Amino acid sequence: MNKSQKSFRPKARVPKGLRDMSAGMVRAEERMLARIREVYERYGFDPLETSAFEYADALGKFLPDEDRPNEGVFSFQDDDEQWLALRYDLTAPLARYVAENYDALPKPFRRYQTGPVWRNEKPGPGRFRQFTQFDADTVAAPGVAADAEMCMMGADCLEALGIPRGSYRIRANNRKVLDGLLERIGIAGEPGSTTYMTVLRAIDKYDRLGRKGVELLLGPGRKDESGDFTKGAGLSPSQITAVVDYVESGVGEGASDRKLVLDGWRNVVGESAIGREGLDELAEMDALFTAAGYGLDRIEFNSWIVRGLGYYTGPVFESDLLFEVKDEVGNPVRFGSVGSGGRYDGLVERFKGVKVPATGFSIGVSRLQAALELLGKLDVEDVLAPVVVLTLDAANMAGYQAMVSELRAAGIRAELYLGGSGMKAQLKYADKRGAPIAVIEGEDERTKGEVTLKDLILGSEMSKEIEDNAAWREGQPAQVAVPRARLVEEVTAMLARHRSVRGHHG
RNA sequence: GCAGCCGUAGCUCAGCUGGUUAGAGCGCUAGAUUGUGGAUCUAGAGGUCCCCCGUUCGAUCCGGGGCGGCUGUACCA
Repeated sequence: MNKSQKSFRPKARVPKGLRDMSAGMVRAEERMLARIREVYERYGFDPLETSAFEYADALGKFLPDEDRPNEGVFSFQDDDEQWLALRYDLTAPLARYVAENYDALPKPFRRYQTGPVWRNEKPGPGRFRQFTQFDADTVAAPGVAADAEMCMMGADCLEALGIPRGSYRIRANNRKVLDGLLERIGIAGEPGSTTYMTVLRAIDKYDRLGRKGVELLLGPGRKDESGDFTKGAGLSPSQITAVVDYVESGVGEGASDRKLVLDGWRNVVGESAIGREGLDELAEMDALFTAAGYGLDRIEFNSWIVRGLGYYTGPVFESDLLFEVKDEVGNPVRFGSVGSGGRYDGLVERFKGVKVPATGFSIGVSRLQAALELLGKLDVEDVLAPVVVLTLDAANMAGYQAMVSELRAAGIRAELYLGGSGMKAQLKYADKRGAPIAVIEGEDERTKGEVTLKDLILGSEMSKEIEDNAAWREGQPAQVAVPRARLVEEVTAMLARHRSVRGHHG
């Protein structure tokens, strides 16, 4: 036997940035998805599902390049040599779907979609290489009423998820205001140019780096605490001042009213036509928010919300949690926004050649879940574990099977102990499982036509007061012998008692 | 991608200024305590000391390279 063959063992490990989800996490996520879905449905969106991967050219300009074939997206070649890529969001597949089925769809077309997406990026807290998003989009809707709806629906979703009003904020802005500002202060470069994007991204970091950091990024560049240097946009001092003044006009005291913020921005955009247009759109959105009763405690206009992505063309928005999140060790964790969106009028155009205005909102379910988990606000474990029927006597498996079947037929979660260990281990198993009741039928019970029901929840309460082992065992805490024929009724009664003690359920 | 710190049991870590069989606590598996989850006691399993190369009589420890993790930063279409 070859030595290397003999000693080879694959290392059991989950790939970085991916994770396994235990029962509690799966249930928590499903609950979140159900609540979001309910809101989306109420707003009149219909479900759509598209596949997990697409032809790479349909997803965007991101064909694998030679140096780093998997940069950003995970991609691979089909047997006909065509490049496929795992979807990195749900918007690009939507654009493909709309373009492919354009004539058959009602317009506007409103759909929601959830599912995993994949990005080949460096993972971090609340940042994974596979994560779940939940999107709603309205396609072929030119007016900003569609954008305003997204903002309001985003607020509704967060509240439906149990985040209290005041603990989150939907922050909106308009790319056109930014365009107006840059036009006024004479920054050369079309939207999408390097300088334009560098300025945008610098503004985007105001939240994190403050005025000083943004000034450096707009000017010569910034060195971070690890000594790494980030190249700046190279603006002149007066340009920098203009940009930073604008950014600070939308925060703090000045942001006390959406209308006041817009008034302040009139000077920012000056005579710029595109800037004026942006402000008019925001004013229209404000009117809609106000009419629908969405005040500043839910939606605000915010100058440093610009979104780093190139494809947004109008209103942009994101949702942020306002409370501080700390990790297990107590260090503050910086989560990005838990939802974001905006208007992308050019995405379908890539396929159709005609402009199809669209806007959408995407909730980062995985990130939100990670944040709520660290906050201890993720309600896990309200699913009752099964009743466990112990199998003490291999010759009587049929009898045990009959009990489990009766319990299941009565709608009670129940399982046979299927391991190979003795009674003590079986109870330990039931305990670890969180089982409310263990059903015990040994020889003694069988001859008497009884079963013993052990109330594991009550027993665990009692054990806190018993130190002595003899007393603990002799007392046979919280168990009762009942006639075998009354198994289902007695178990049902015991479960009902648990429910009333626990007080909540439903 | 760039920079800093870090890699010893499932987890949290100790240890060795380079020397035979690498340890603890918790966890896990079992035994004792009448056929009973907690507690207590006993035993057992579990390690290529991240990997490779070099220095050395000898490397978990020293040097180089790699890989992985964390943090910051960048990127996030």
